[in-house]
Amino acid sequence: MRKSDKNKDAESQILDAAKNIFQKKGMDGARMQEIADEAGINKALLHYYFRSKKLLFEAVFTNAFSLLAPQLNKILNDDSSIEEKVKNFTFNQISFIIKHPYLPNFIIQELNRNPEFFDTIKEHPSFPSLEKFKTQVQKEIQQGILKPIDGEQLFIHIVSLNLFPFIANPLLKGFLQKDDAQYKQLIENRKTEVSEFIIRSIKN
Amino acid sequence: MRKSDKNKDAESQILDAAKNIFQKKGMDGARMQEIADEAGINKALLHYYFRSKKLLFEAVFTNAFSLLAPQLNKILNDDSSIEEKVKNFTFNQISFIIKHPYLPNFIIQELNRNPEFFDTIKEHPSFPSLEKFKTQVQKEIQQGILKPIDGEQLFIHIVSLNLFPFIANPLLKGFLQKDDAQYKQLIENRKTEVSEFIIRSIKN
DNA sequence: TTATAGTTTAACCATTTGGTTAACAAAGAT
DNA sequence: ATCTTTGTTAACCAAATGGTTAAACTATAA
Repeated sequence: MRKSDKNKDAESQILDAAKNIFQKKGMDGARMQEIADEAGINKALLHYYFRSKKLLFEAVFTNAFSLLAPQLNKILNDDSSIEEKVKNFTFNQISFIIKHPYLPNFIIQELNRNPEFFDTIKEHPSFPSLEKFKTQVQKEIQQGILKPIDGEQLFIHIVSLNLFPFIANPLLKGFLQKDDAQYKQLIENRKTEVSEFIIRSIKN
Repeated sequence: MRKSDKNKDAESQILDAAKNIFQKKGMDGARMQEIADEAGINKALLHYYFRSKKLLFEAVFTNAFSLLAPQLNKILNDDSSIEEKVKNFTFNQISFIIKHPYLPNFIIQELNRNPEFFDTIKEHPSFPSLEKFKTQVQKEIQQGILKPIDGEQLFIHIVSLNLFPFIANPLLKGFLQKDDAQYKQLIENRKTEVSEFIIRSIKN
C-alpha cells in the first residue's frame, strides 16, 4: 500500500481498492480478501462499511457508470451541429477512456452477467436520452446537410467505433500483432480517424 | 454402441453443456456441478474426461475460437474487391453471430481476463493474417477506387461495427429503450446498414 | 462364461470464500 | 476522568467448490 493513501478515510480507500479489483477480475473473479489487502485493511472492515460483496460491487458499479454516462450526454445534449458533435464526442470519449481503459469492459461485462442491473442505473440523474440527437439528425438530413441515415444506427456506429478497440484490446492487439506501445498509438490515431471516417460517410 | 462412439457421446455432451454455462457465466462464474447437471451426468465424469476446470474451459475456448476465426479469414483471404469483401463480410459475420450471440463476448471477456490465452490460439491453423487485406487496400487506393485510409484502421472499424452491438447488447438495448424483438430487428438491419455506411465513407 | 478394460456414480475431502463475532482501540461527549 | 459511540482487528464458521476415491456397472474380447 502506498503511504499517501493512508490518510484517506477507510471508505473511499475501500471503494478505490474494490474498483481496481472488480474492474480487473469482475464480480465473480474478485475476492474480498484481495480487496482488503489492496486497501490495506482487515477483511471484516469491508463488511462493516458495505454489508456484502454484492453491495460493495453495486457501489463500485454505479460509481463507474456515473463516470461514463456524462460522456455520452455530451454528444446528445449540446447545441452544436452533428458534425461538430461527432468530432468532439469521439475525440473526448476516446481521450477519456484512455485514462480509464477498464471502464467500458467492466460495465458491459457485468451488465451482460446481470441485465437487471440496468434498472439500477436507469434512475441515474445523468442517464442519457437519445431523443434530441435523433430529431437533430433528421433535421440535418432534411436540410441537406447529411445523407439519409437512421439516428439510432448512427449512434450505435459511433459508440461501437469508439469503445470496441478498448473492449477487444487483447484480441485486436493479437490479430494486428502490435505490442502495447504500438496499439496505444493506433488508438491515439483513432481520436481523429474515427470522426473523419464517420463524417465522410454521412456528410453531403 | 462402440466404445469410441460412447466416448464421443459423453465427451461432446460435456463440451456442449460446458459451452453453454461458460459462455453465459464465464470461467469464474461457472460451476462444475452446474455443467454436470446441464450435461445430465455425474460431476466426477467431468474430471474423468477433462482433468480440471481449467482444461475443460480451454477446450471450450479453443472450440469457440475455431468457430469465429474462419469468419474473419473470409474477408482477408478471398479475391474479391474491398467493396465486395466489406459487404459480404459484414453480412455473413452479423448473420453468423446472430446464431451464436454469446460467442464474441465470451472470447473477448476471457481474453481480457487472461491475455496469455492468445498464445494458445496463435497456433491455430486458421489464425487470421491481415497482410493480404492491407496490401489490397493500398492497391485500391492507388487505383483510385478507394479514398486514402489505413488498412488496419479500416479493419478495426469493420469488426467494431459488426461485433460491438452484440457485446454491448444490454447496454445499447437500455439506452435505446428497445425490447428484445426491437433490438433484434435493429441488428437485422445492420446486416446491410453497416456495409453501406462503410462503403459510403471509403469509396471514391 | 469370465477376465479385462473402460465408464459412471455416490460419498468424501481439503481448501477457499463470504460473512460473523467478540474483544479491543480511538475519539467524542458528559 | 468516565461513558458511549464508532472504527478496527484476529479468530472463527458454515457453505460452497474443485477435485478424489473406491466401488459398481457395462461392453467386449478371449
